[in-house]
Amino acid sequence: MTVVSEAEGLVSRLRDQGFKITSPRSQVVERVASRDDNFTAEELAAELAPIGRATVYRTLKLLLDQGLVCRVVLGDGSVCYRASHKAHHHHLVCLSCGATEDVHLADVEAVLARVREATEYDVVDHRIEVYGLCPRCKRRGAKR
Amino acid sequence: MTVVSEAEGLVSRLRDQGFKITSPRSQVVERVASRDDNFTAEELAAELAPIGRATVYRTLKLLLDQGLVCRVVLGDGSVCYRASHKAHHHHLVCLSCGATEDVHLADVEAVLARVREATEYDVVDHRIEVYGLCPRCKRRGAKR
DNA sequence: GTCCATGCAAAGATTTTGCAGGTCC
DNA sequence: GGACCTGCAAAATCTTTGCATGGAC
Repeated sequence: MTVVSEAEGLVSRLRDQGFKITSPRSQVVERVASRDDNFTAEELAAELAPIGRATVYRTLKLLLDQGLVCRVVLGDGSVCYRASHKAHHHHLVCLSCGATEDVHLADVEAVLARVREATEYDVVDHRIEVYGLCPRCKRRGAKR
Repeated sequence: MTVVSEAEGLVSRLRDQGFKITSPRSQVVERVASRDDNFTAEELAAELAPIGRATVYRTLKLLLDQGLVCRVVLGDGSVCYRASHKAHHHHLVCLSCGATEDVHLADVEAVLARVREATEYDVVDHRIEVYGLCPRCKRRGAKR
């Protein structure tokens, strides 16, 4: 089994799409891939300080369009980003510390099938965020 | 059967919570209740023009905290608001025109039960947005 | 060499905050 | 009358854009 770093894979996909691989771009990808938690555009820009804010925002949008990162809606309704490891997945979000993790949900198709039956909509996609307390916060006795 | 306007109901609930009912506040509530589509804070502020922006934002946040309005995440990830007609519900969002409607989803509990089984999280809430084309856009042959 | 990407700084968009004055109860 | 609310304007965020320069291919 060949082990390819997450970042390398993302870079290849960008190259395949005809995007140029510049140093700032690689650094953004590297950083995004190395974080397995969620982050805001501003945080990312701060961490990659020498790189211009605009470049970070532009690259983030590029990755989003390519489906290489996804947005997460936190419990308070604010939005942040996260590397997208799978084609389609959902998020489990901790209401206390804001940690997120990907989760696979079984039986979602059954729910969507009901929507198709009950409405006139042509259903093509969906987003599900499940909120709760992560094991650590639960143990700490955190509330919300 | 007594018919009580939507707005009256919301105002009562605010009063019951000990909030003062001022003229600007009623106007915001009135406006929110009268729209059955989604809107942004900025749109609302513009429509209620003589009322200060800050007041609109503050009132909106108040209504959100009280669960009288809810946030909707559109297909492009942007967030807007909508009167919350039911205690708990989900949204059906049109990818083409951005219209939204409330939808009841059956069997969601089964999906959540699986999450509880499969993770260590203490699951307490969830958000589901279903994306598609509304009947009108579908008929128009709109794509996305 | 060509075209795309970058960086900067400025503009734009959105939301929050301090404070003086006004209003509800 | 007291506490809360409002409006204004300024500030704080967050994000996008124009343009000249630089780098990938």
